[in-house]
Amino acid sequence: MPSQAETPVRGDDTRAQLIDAGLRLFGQMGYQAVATRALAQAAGVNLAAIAYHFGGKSGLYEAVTGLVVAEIRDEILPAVTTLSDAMGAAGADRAALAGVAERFIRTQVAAFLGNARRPLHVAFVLREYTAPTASFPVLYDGVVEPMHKAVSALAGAAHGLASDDPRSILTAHVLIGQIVAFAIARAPLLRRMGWQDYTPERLAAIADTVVAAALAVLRLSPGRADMASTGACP
Amino acid sequence: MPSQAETPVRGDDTRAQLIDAGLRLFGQMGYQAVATRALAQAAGVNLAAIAYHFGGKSGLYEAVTGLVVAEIRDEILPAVTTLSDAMGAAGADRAALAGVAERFIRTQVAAFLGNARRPLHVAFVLREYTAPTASFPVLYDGVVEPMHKAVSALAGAAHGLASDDPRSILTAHVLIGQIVAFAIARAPLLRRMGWQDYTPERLAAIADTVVAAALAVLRLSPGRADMASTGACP
DNA sequence: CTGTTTCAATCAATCGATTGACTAATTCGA
DNA sequence: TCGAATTAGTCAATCGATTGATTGAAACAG
Repeated sequence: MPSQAETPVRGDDTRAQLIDAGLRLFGQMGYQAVATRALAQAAGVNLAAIAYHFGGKSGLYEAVTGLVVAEIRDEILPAVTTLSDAMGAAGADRAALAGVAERFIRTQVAAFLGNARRPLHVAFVLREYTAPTASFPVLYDGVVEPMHKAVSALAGAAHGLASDDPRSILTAHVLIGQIVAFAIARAPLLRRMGWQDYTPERLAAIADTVVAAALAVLRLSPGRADMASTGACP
Repeated sequence: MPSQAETPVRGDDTRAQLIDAGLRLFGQMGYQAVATRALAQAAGVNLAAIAYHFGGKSGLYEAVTGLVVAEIRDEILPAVTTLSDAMGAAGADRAALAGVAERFIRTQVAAFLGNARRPLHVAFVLREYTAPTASFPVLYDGVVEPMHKAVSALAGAAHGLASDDPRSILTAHVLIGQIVAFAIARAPLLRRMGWQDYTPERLAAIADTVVAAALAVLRLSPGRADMASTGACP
């Protein structure tokens, strides 16, 4: 049982249930395709609770946006801070930088694919990419840009460029895309591999592949040889 | 004016207008969020034409799926066939393979980002990834798997693995993700770069970045040194 | 004439939002 | 301490508007 400052206000559970249902339904179906009745039923609350707690459907959507930003901030961005610190400590030591990069990539792969809740976040953010709403700036400023800037700094350090060099930013986009591809294109990959679901072993294989690819893009040598590379490096 | 085999059957224009409107609206809003009245208005045709030509909203959606498959088959898969042929010609020559890979990646980047119509296809397919419908197998069998298998063969050849080796498939997923990331995460990248839109110069910069990244992942040396790499390759 | 298209109208179903009644917890003055 | 008043929250019911679908008559073109 939680010990600190627990004030179970009565409506909090209803709010949380609605926001969670909103994350699932909005992310999968899109804003307009989700009926308020479906939200209420999925949350196990009464229809009127939406208007009461959030002022309406759009207010609930904004609340879901806030949850996505908060959860990603708590579970993704700490690793980003760690990356910045570790990069400073590594300095010009490329072997150390390789270790820093590998740990970061592996952490991010685990965070993006190992957490059962992350696909919901990814789907929600993806909707805002293809059909931006008023929530897009909130998501971008809250989570996308901090992440992107940190990876840009990594790419810049590895390639000997400034972190705001356009080439660093584009390389960061490539690196992030490599990871997110496994969260976005999950359905076709499962079919392609003949898998039913991601398992720890399969996630480890994905992580190995992504780490090897990221280090290659960054032109950093892996610490231990766990890649299946037979390609020559002249 | 087109010259060849033009048989402007009367209903064809209405059908085409509806399918095109469906591609735009379904891709941006999702199936359930699009009203038949919105489809008819966007297509500039009467509401009753949907039932007349497609039997209903779902029939129109299937027709849109067919259009997506057909257009991608015509504009993306030819390069896939070319890749297979060129790989056979390159054989074990890694320098030749590098040239083949670079040409393929550059072609795909141009095809995915240089065509104004492609974002519509990407958005539509993306919807089927996160919320699959009966159209998902059509898209997967028609365009996703052929593309994926070709890139898997490329990854396998570069890494000395079988094309159906899980590591080849996962690496192919990484390579495709590198390209598609610029089509999917277009909005945040534009904001990150301070761009308003993709221009030919910017697309060239993206292509250079993706080609460099892909060749690095494949452990192939670029034919000419146009990369910004300062990283050592021991 | 035949196939295509528009148009207005209508159907049952569902949409988001609102209402007033009801319950339960909290607050307050004496 | 007690009981009334207040507040927060939930509930079923209902509102007007819109949904996808369908119809039949009229207009259109080949």
